[in-house]
Amino acid sequence: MAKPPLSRETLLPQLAAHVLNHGLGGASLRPLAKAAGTSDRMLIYHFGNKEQLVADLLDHIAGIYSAALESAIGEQPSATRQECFDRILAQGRHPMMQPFMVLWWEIVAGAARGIPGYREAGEQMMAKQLAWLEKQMPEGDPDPKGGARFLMTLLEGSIMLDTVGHERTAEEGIAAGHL
Amino acid sequence: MAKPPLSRETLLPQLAAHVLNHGLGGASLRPLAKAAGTSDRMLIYHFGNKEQLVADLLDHIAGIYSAALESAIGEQPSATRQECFDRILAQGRHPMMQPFMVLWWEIVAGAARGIPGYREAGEQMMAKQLAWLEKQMPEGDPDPKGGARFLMTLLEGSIMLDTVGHERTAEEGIAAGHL
DNA sequence: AACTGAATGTAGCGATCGCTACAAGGCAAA
DNA sequence: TTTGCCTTGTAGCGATCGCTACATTCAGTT
Repeated sequence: MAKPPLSRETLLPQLAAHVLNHGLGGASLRPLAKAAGTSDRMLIYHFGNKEQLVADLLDHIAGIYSAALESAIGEQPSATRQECFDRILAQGRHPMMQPFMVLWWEIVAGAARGIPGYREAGEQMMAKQLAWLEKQMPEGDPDPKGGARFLMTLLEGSIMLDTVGHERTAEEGIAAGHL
Repeated sequence: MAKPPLSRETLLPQLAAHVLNHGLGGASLRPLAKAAGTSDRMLIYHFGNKEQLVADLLDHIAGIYSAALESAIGEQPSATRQECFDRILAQGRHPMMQPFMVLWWEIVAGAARGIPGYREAGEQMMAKQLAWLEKQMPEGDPDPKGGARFLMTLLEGSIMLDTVGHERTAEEGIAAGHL
């Protein structure tokens, strides 16, 4: 077993995997290093300090997210906005997505508190999601660009309400608001 | 200057004030104690452990939030859903509200990660906000109950998008989605 | 072979974390 | 006065935090 080279690039995927499973805020150097098969000493060596490591990591995760969206494109198109909304919300609620969601709210919370790198990562991920959503809009939609933004706002609100136990609230709101 | 008695009840307001200004996740016992004019030793004595302290604190903050909403009721009513939405969003965007927002996203993130007490506090605060929003709905609204849930979903989505730098996205979405 | 600089291991720094052991003070009941 | 409980101060525990000093190994150049 040849020892693989260690660098930012080889480290980041393993660090990202650990963060997706164990959270971002509570991640400290030693567990991160262990997950990546190295030492805290080397993480600092390669990234300079923890703040830079987190910033690079968030950027990398945003890239992963983009790639995941790219590969998830081209399903059968939705016929209506309602159907489009329902499908994407169901996908977001899937247990498989939970690690992403946990991380996502950490990013939002970090952005709100002004932690360096968080807002940029969140902005980037939302921009990517928005672009993806535009392509998912129904074929003959009269205003795909505005509609995508409208659906996105509703989707994110719904997911947040889910997170604090208000699934019903969002559902009843959508039912009442003729999409 | 008589020394005020120390108990959960007298401590909680001061702890809440500190948390609103310095965040919840990063709050450790010693700074909290200092802000409340006591010692970490006494915080543990009164609350048992930190987890219980945070749970009690979140409950208390939810109460503060409820009271703030109660007292903010009875402004001039909105004529349309759009006006209602605009007014509340503008209020949420006010710099004065930022400490609440920072804390709010911490609560959501904590709820997503399953930290004890976070989800309950978030649920309670959202329930209160929803009840408040129902009373803020326009006078002759055909479906105030469903409409409030719909507006709330949009509002929360908008505020989240704001937080990661997508103010325009939410605004354009609302403009496109004839309320 | 000698030199050089990047990569890595070992060990530990000072700070902070949540929490506890222990003793002393305050006060009301006996 | 004595007893006993509630409250509080002092001190410190073991663990973990981000980070660094120092020495060593290793690859490539000359």
